[in-house]
Amino acid sequence: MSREPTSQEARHPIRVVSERTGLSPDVLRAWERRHGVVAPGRSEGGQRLYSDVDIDRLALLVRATQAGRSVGQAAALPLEELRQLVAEDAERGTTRPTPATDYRDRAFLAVADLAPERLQGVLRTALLSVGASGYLDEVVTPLLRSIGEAWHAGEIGIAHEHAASAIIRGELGWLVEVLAVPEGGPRAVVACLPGERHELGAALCAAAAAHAGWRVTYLGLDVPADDIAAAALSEAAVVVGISVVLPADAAVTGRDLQALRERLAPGTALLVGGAGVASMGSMGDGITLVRDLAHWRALLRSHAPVR
Amino acid sequence: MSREPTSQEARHPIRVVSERTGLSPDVLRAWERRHGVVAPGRSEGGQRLYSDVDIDRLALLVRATQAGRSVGQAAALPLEELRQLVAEDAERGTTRPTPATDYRDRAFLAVADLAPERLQGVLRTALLSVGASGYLDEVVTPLLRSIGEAWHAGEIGIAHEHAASAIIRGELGWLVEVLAVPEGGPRAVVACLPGERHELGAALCAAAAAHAGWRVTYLGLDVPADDIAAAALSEAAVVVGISVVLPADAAVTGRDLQALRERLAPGTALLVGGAGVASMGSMGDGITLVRDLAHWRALLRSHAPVR
DNA sequence: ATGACGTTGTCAATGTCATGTCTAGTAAAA
DNA sequence: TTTTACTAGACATGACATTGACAACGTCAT
Repeated sequence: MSREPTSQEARHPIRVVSERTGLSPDVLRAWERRHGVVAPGRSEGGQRLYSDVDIDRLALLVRATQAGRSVGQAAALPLEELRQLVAEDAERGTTRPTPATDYRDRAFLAVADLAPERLQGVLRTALLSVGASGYLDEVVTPLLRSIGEAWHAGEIGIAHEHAASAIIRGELGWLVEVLAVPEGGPRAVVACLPGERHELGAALCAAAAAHAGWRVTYLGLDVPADDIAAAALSEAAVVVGISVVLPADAAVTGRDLQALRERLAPGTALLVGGAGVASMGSMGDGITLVRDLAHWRALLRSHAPVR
Repeated sequence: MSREPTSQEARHPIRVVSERTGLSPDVLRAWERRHGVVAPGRSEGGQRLYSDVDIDRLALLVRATQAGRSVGQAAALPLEELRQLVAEDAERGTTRPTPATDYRDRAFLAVADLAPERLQGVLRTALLSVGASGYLDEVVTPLLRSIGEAWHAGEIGIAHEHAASAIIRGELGWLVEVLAVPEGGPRAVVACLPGERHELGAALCAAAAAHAGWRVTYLGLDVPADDIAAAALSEAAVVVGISVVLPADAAVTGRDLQALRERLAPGTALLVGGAGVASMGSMGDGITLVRDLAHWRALLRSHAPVR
């Protein structure tokens, strides 16, 4: 029995307890009133004074509620049983994988908040949690759609859209780079023609191809047909992918595609996809239309040389 | 007949059961309604309260359905027959080739062929295909075990083992780095004490912690207790993880652990794991033994500060 | 092959209960 | 005086229970 303040002694005001447990003072009082969770002492003026044991118990209750239990149920337990219950929940609780929709929502919030580094963190965690295919199909693709819709609806500004695009383009490029292993694999060239103002579709396709085991040369925006053809030739590409989403002039892009087709080797497949192709009517011979990402993957599979 | 909470006692709300079994609350209620799968008690308010036995039974039913059985068929069985049925199915179910096992086999072949760059490629593709948790649990961990066994059996030489270790260590370190997002998160320090000859367990833990959202300071092999304590202090670490697999001298390592415990702040948890801890007998106070990677994750979760 | 049928997971509508938050008025502390 | 904390109550929200329905799927007899 020393004069040291022991853990049983009541001396913390409600403000401190609130900060230490993360519970608002209102909740602390409500829990006490409704379930008698703790019985803090009182000062002469009638203010609550919590002991360390009280705080310990409250922290355990917070964990119990986070594990899915109701306060009312957990509050009835004595301290030791509560401690055991929380330990059990922590250990036996199935760490269910976070669904891709969660990441998509969090990523969109980061875009809306104009928080690029948070967006990057969310995207990277998403990639490493759900894997590349889920990442591309269920996170990045719907995120791009959401951003587009929110911009049209005026919910986010052009600055948000540009900042997000920069991050997403960087992440997709990084993914292509990371997947670039020295092992052999069929080669693909992915690019956009001059006049195109939307790069992310192409970056998405490049990433999908890289994940499918292709060695991808990603050229990005604004590449003249001649240069694409030259790259395809020097890389001995099996497939050339072109993304047409927002062409400045559909007719010009159409002629560019024809020119590209003529300059490519006959054995090289020319795949064209994106929202912009619908408005361009039918393509010429030797040009395959890509409907969506799944179609792109299927076409890649069918063009890959048998191993 | 103690007052201990027995496994028969009904005390788990539906939310917890859902977390543990992976079944949605809807399915839990539907199974109960249609087949009387379990008969949970009720709280005063009428909410379901499941016992541990109930959860056991539900978990078995999940496995039975995953093995192709229908719920209705399996639900009619008493607990013991059900357990036997699941065991038989698990026995006969010839390890379906999941993608993870495929990557593990290819990675092991790369090790046996002494092809480090191929190993790196396989590991990286595996990571991006199955996600970080599957990668750590179902690719890297069994791969390490296979390498150890093959080396003991003389199937591969020490050169193979060293080359593989270098690559794997690099990949795990890279994973920690990639997951290091600027967002706030609890901090952990992971290291090995002097005399330790096996680094990969620690690297694995570091990667798992990073994936769980921790900011990890990975110190690697051969760090004196003083320096670990200093790092923990300067980083304000909540958790310090030490891996003991192949200590040169178990007694020395034991003393180092005691010294480390004394130098750490009281609020900092010291978690020690690895194959080598079993040979060291019981630890002192304030040192928690980690059984395996799942346990490590559970302990991290329970030490994370409340949000 | 094809349609009827049972099974199964999911969802919607509705009511009840548990819980977090807010308001008002008062008292104590800074 | 200004801020913080207290009590008592109202309110909104979310989780859970119940009932009923629907679509997808496999099975089985025609």
